[in-house]
Amino acid sequence: MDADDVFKALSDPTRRKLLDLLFEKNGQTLGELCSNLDMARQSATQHLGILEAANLVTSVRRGREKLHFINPVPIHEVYERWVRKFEVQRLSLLHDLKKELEGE
Amino acid sequence: MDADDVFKALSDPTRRKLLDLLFEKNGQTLGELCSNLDMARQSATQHLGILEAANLVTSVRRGREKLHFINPVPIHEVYERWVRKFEVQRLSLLHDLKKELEGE
DNA sequence: TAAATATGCAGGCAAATACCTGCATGACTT
DNA sequence: AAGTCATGCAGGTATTTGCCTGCATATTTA
Repeated sequence: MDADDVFKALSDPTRRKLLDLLFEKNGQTLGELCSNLDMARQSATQHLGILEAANLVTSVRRGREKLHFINPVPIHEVYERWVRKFEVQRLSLLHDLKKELEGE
Repeated sequence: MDADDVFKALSDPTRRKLLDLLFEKNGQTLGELCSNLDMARQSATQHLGILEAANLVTSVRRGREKLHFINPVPIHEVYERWVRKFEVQRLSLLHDLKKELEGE
């Protein structure tokens, strides 16, 4: 897992929208996804390429179509490495901050 | 919460390292944090500025020093909005993918 | 086989990013 | 007050990003 690629992929609203669209209906084609975006097909292709490079989406060709599926594994790994530990310590981190803001 | 700012902030290895450093010892000064990075102080300042803009870090001035604290709230919100739903559906999303790769 | 459909590939451009150097300010110390 | 230490601010540059247009290829349909 490359955290850089995953976070960069998630840092763009178009790409998050693509994930939401696939979450609603997994396995959509490029054209299907494009019809929900307000940009040229080629731009959407680039976004999907970035999602694929980050392994957040896997695509399969079927005839002249390209189907896209969410791969939940990298999100899980990001959660394990970068989110969970802050969640676990959440209250004590907030406590540090609060104490300092109160003037110790 | 602005997901763009949070994910962009997390998409740089230097900034993730800063969060790790603060996780080890909360409330460090700029100079203290810099001594663990391999770049000019001014560059580190910019990274900390981005973390602050994303609300992942809050700073407090004390005399001539600036102390930095982790704010766990945005990470929690990102988890709730962008991670948890994929976690919950994780196995069924993987199932979609596996089925397609097997040729349906 | 010709036309229509779905996608791929190349290149171009404006804006954002990540680094830097140089200088300024504000706060402790002696 | 003078010197030192911690940080702030301005600007410059190479690279990356996100969008586009134009053309090429591959697959289905008529």
